[in-house]
Amino acid sequence: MELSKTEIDKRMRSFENMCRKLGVKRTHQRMEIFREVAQTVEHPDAEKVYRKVSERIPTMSLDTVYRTLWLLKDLGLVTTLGSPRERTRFDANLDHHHHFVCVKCGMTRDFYSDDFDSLELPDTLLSIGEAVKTQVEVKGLCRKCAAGEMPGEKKKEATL
Amino acid sequence: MELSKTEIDKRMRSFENMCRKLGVKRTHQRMEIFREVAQTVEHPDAEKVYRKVSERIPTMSLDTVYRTLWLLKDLGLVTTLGSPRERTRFDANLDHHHHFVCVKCGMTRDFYSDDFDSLELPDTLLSIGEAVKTQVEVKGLCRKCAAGEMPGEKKKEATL
DNA sequence: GATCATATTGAGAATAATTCTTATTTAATA
DNA sequence: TATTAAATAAGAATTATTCTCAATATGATC
Repeated sequence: MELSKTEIDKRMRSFENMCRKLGVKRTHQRMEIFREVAQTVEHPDAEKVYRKVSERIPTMSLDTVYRTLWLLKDLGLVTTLGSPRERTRFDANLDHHHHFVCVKCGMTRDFYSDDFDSLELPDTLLSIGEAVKTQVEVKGLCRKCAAGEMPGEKKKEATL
Repeated sequence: MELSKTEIDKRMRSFENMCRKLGVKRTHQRMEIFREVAQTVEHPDAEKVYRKVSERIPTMSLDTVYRTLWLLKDLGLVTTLGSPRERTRFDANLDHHHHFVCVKCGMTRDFYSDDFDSLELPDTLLSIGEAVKTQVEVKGLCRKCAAGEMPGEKKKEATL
């Protein structure tokens, strides 16, 4: 949404290179599905990607969207997020970041924090396991919901 | 699992008080379902709670487990966690804490960190929304998985 | 302690997200 | 351009969770 063309292009090239390197076919469907995730900051779910891409490729099937998105995840080009009972959401931002999630409408946005990134993990974790990735999730109310408006999608119950 | 009897008792009393206060019936089923979640650090899912409680109450239905767990959540006595495509997991630890999740077997444990708790949120968040709760999720490998053993449950694909 | 009104339960059917199956099509390569 | 393995579309299948409704149990009252 507020992504620069250069960033989107960079992501598209990264995808094409990865396909060539691994012998994965660059089909029309895959390109458009990846583009859809790569060009937004909204962390869309498969259904949403399907609706958008269907406008351009009317024969698109939802299953292909799912298979492609999981493929992209295997390739390391997207990550997944979301809670149980929700649709899986996809994120093409590969920089280390954190998430803000609105407990009312589900809006999710990335944010960055050097402070969070540089924190040491507590020693108690050593007895539990080896950390690989640390991510902060901030739950709260997005500006629209806080202002009392009722944005498009809503959730059955807030997951705080 | 490594929970003190006093802590478990405290949780049970908290549950009973909440029921009285809100006019919620304290049925045999509810008591045992809550006890099951309250006495473990494992964050079980509904299915697991169902299996354990069924040993004591063989006529228990899975639906009652679900309904009770969501009720407990409404009462503020448990929180939920987990990822999409997974069963919802339940947590009776009401102290502010963070989670370690094993990406291989799904093992989840609470941990505490004053450092994390005292961190300021970045200003960029102000334009996104109002924070209510901040929780850190550390993904990695639990000791067993890191050691190459293959614990009971495993996941289809690691969610990093 | 018995009675009553209502909340709760159990069983099985219903939903929703996601995945599988299979016949058909297509990208990459010879 | 022909070949072939990989990818797609469509619809059936799966899995976690929820709904429906008749039967039962709780808590309040007598």
